[in-house]
Amino acid sequence: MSAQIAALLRRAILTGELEPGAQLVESALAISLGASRGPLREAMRQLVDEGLLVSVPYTGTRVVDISIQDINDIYAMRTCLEQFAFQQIWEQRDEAFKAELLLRNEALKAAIDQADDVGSIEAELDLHGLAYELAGNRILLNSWISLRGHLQMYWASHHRAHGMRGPKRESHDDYVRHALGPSLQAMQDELRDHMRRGLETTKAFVEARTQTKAEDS
Amino acid sequence: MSAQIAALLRRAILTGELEPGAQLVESALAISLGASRGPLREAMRQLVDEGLLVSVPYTGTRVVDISIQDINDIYAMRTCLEQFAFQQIWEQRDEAFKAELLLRNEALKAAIDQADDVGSIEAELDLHGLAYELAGNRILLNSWISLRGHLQMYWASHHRAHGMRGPKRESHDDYVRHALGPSLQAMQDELRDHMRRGLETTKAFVEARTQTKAEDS
DNA sequence: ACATTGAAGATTGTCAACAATAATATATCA
DNA sequence: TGATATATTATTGTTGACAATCTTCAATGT
Repeated sequence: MSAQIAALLRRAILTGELEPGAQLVESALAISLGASRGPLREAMRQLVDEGLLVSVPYTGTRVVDISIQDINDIYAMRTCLEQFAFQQIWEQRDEAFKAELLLRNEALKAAIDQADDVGSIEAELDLHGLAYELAGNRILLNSWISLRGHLQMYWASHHRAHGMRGPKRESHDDYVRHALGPSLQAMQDELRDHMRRGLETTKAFVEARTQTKAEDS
Repeated sequence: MSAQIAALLRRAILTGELEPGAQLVESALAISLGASRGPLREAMRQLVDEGLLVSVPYTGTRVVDISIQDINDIYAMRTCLEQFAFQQIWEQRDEAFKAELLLRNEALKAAIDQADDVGSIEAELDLHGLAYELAGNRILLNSWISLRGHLQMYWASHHRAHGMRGPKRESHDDYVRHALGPSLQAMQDELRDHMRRGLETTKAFVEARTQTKAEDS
């Protein structure tokens, strides 16, 4: 039960259905989910530990509001960890890996073509996830899952609330090309640039938004 | 309450007082701690999410038993993350950093001189922790805290149960020397070698132990 | 002797009521 | 009118009892 609730809430948070800053009241939620407060509390505690919720004693628990500083940190970690992942898998890339990578890039393009923004975000993260999955390091994979969750939440909420656009159709062609190419160093460089571009895009949107907001008031 | 319980249990696990594989029965623990099962469950769930306990539904929750594969993964991640941390702080190393690093190395030697094995383990991890703390990346720091916990538990339990020796007195002199030196590349190389040596030492002990165990039976 | 079934015990999962705390609104006084 | 003390309300924290599930062990039949 508590695992199902956790999954349900996690999905609601990650898709932006529950917006950052929204408070989750135990009694109300428990009733609407048809469960008791016990399992619900357990699920919420788990999401707190995953960094998706933040709880202050006797006051309430809310969906975290990720700061631009956090986004900076996340991108720095992504660069580091994804470079590491490719370093680990580089020699063992086989036909199955190449096929899967191309498949996920096609899935990303398909989601974009359907104007499915939440799906595009998921597809992009799935594409990046392949390297982590194949590295065979459980701890590395867990770190990625955590980073992935925060990015997904951030993007989804900004998309929903402020019209942030999803990824572009060709955005990962270079990524895939280098990932299939012969030079690990070239891939490392591409990763560094790819992340830099991604970070700049996100930052630019946030800054433009805060400026608009300032003009409104 | 639940936070205090979590801290208590965490300490017991990390010092090896609760050995890997030991089962934690809720009803018994709750009584011995003078609390109810509710807060205890919450604390245990948190430790599960930290990777210190593992829980199987309707059956029980135990202290995790880390495999040699996990140790491999942890050392690979350590190398990657600590190289990243030094990369981040390299330009901003100041007198305070140098003083603190030397201080922690002295603390390590003091603990070794007093034959305080659990303290030596903590001191070694504290020494390594400085770079993570100064990098100013919360996500990086959280990753380190998690890795640190697993290492501490592994070493402490092996020390307690099987007489594994703590770190040597001069083991981190090179580490400190390069960390204070002029060349980032030299520090990166030292980190790689340092981790390689640490991993080999740990592996050698574990293998010798399993061999002894096999001869016994 | 061996496998299979069933019952007993131990352990976790769930629930609803109660207690403790923090936030808010209200009344009182300077 | 403004500030302060107080009462109210909303929300989380805690507890003990009960239900669901797994494990173990014994009984039974082949």
